[in-house]
Amino acid sequence: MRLALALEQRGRPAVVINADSAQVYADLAVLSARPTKAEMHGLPHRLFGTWDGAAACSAADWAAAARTEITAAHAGGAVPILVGGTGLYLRTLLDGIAPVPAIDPAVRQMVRTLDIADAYATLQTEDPARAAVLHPADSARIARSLEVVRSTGRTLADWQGEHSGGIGEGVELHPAILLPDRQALYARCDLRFARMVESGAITEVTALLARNLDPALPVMRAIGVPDIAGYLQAAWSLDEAIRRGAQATRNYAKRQYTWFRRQPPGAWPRFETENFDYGAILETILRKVGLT
RNA sequence: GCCCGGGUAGCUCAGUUGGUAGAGCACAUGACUGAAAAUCAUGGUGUCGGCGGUUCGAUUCCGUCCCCGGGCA
Repeated sequence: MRLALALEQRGRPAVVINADSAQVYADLAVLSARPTKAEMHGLPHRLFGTWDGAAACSAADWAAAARTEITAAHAGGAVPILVGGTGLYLRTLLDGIAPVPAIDPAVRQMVRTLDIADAYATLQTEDPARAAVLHPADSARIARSLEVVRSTGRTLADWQGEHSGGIGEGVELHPAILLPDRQALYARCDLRFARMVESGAITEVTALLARNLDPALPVMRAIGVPDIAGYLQAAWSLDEAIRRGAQATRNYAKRQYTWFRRQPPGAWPRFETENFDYGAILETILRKVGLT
């Protein structure tokens, strides 16, 4: 955001593009910490709250939409600024992904009703190589592998031999990874969740529950949703809901930390700071873009 | 003061017919190719409340003291 403003001040229009897998959903404004109208400062923001919670936005769905937005920004002479924390989304955008066609909904449905042991056993017969690589408890990857062989007749590893759709080669990239002090980060997680509850998270979850969506959908599993839902359904107290939500936020922060520290190319600059020195980070990026 | 229950990992607890202990969570580290705020893996947690006694050996049995909860006076 501050980068976008800084660019504007220097005569370079900017477009802020969301790269966060929860901020894409219309149903999650408070709980995904989506920027408010005021926080957008009148600058163009894309892919924030674009998907309805009844749909699941996949990494490839997002990457395709982001590609369109980036092309449009470039066409308009603007600098696209990708913000947010979903590593897989960014990787898909830059490196592309295996061109697996859409999965037959019936297959998807069926695969996901199997219990984990049955699903794993089935995978062992239908795609033994993949089963051998996966841990028998890794429900998400087992389900994905199974739905791919069943629906396409080809194994996931087979598909993954190809990549398509990446734009990494064709763009000038100025990445910045923030790695704040762990204790400070956790303290902010606690504060962040408490503030969400104070500013409408409960109302948001109430509305979401009223939609009676499939509990397996991403919106229903977003941090804070199950925690506050438990409170609304009288399974636990509000204090307990806040405790759980804050804890889930911390656990997630740690996973993000590991992903961004280790997955992106070593050349991407990491900013390990005790205090977020946004000024210094901005300076670095602006210098690289040649605007200082 | 008396009676009962309890004191074991950061937290909640299990357990040891006497051979110095283990689960979940937290925490740490890591994996990650189409629901990724998802999913999963690995790892150490320690005066077993204190002090004495019995014993080759006590966290376990005995005594005593301390602390917490409940009850009775």
